[in-house]
Amino acid sequence: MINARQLEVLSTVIEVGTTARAAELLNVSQPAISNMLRHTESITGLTLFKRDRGRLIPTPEAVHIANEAKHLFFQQQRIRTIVDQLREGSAGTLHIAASPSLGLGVLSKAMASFAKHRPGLRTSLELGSIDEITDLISSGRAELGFSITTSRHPSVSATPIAEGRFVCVVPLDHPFATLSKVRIVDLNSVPSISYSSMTQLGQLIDRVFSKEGLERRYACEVRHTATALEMAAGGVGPALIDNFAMIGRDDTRVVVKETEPTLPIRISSLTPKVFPTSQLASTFLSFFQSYFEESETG
Amino acid sequence: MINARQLEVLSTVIEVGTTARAAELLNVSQPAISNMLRHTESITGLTLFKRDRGRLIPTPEAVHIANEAKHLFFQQQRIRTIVDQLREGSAGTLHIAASPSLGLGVLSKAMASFAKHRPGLRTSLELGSIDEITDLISSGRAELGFSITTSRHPSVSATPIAEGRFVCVVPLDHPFATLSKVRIVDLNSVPSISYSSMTQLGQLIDRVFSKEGLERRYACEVRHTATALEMAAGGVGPALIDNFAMIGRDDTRVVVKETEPTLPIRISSLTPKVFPTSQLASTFLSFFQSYFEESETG
DNA sequence: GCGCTCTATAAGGTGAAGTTAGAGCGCCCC
DNA sequence: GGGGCGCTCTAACTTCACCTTATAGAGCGC
Repeated sequence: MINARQLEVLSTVIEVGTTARAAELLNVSQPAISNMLRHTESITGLTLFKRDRGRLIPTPEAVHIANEAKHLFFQQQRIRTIVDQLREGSAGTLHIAASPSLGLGVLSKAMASFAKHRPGLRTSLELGSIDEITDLISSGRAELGFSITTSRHPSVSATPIAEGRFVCVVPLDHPFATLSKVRIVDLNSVPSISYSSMTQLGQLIDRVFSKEGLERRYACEVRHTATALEMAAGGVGPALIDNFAMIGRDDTRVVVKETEPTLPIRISSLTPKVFPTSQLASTFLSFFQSYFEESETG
Repeated sequence: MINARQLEVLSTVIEVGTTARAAELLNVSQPAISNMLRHTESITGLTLFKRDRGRLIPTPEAVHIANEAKHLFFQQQRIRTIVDQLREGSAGTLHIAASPSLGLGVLSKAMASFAKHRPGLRTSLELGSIDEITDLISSGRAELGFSITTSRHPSVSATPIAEGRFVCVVPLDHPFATLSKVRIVDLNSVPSISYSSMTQLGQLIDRVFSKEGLERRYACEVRHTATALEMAAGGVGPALIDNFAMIGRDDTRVVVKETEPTLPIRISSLTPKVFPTSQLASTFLSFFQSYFEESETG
């Protein structure tokens, strides 16, 4: 069973012609080369060199083997560069799942920026509801998730990475467009866009209304804040969306208003409990956090 | 610098799930696997496994590396089969040069028979004059030559491998066809096919004539005995050719007569002095010799 | 709590691969 | 023809990657 080192020595000797020069190239002593060649001949059962007046002349067999060995060396080199790239995060595939409001805005920008300095890195971004995200992560199809709502799935762990708040987006020609702040309960007085009380976002807003003894009303029900933004931009009416949805997008079709009261929301990262997270994912997570902070302040 | 053994252990553990089963498969002890994994992690600088409640769960990086390693294993296996094939002569390329009389008959048959049991073996047969054969061998383009004349080139060594003789081939309707033997000097009395006095064959025949004080005459001059046979078969006249040219061919267009006197010729193998001959060539050489003997007797 | 399965650690053995030192051979050149 | 040069080979010793056995300890099912 010939091994890689033996092939390396064999090829080098054939290439440079003498054991002495091969030894120099491989940074070992000349006898090391000489012994290795003899040993290789004995285990392969082949005559690899003809000893002619103190010189080594490779046989056709040796040349043939050395030629074939090139493919092996290529694969060896390939593995090494892959290991190096994996260490510095410029190889591998980063599977991320996120809610549309993040994925369409700041997250996709962050991913693009992250990938820019990492040639060879493959990324995948799947958008979906919190249930879909949870499913992707718990099954191992995504290794990192981001959402403004959290999951209670036993094999997914969620950790808050940033604080945000609801903002109200208002079509340009809407009466609310001149207000400095929008009172949340006032949304009942105009046709607005909102979320089902079955969703976490809906429940969050519900609480403001119920505190005032009111019941929330809305003209248009959507599932994601990203959709809400689109509807608002289309002129349907005002909508409450997470401020993350606006980061990295300068949407001139709507005006953004702070709300009264302020409704804080949390962006969480989601990771699988059973599957280990890759170095790459961990690196991206911290990259995203600082990217996020910069985006907010800037 | 990760090595092949480390990749083998890594891949096996990922494949079978536990160090214990991997150890069993690789025929080593369990701690050997455990230590190897740790060592691999330390030299690559990557976390390859998540230790979770006493179990090992591979990270995406580890899986990625293991996948890439498959290509390396494939090349490794390839080299090993090539070495095995080279040892038993069923790989490599056998470059042979020969004179046409041998190459068109017994040699090509021998080569076919030799290659039959050696899948993967490539052969090449170049026909030419002794000068062309010599050139091919001394330059390394052929590693084995066969000829009925010998070369004096300093970097080509010739060793006789078989004895033969001239025979006279006669067209079926020729007057000589009824003789039991053909006297060589009688060839002067009919239009015959022969070789230039510049060639070794021509000089060999010349000697018979000059011993009788005669000068050889012929109607048709050819270079190779194979050509002479074709001309004779075409009805031009009788020709002296080496008996090797007839081995393995049952030519019904001519009759073969022994000559008076008998003119022995030698078939020699030619090998390069500077380039080593491959095991393959040596194997073929002895194969050819026994094949040859069998052909002669049979 | 017991037995089973798994991983990790400790301490020691072995052989492949490397070292230095030196001999021997062929070639070239004065 | 003798000395320098470049090459290969042998011998004896060192080193370390990889292996061993023995053992500990954690998690899990009954």
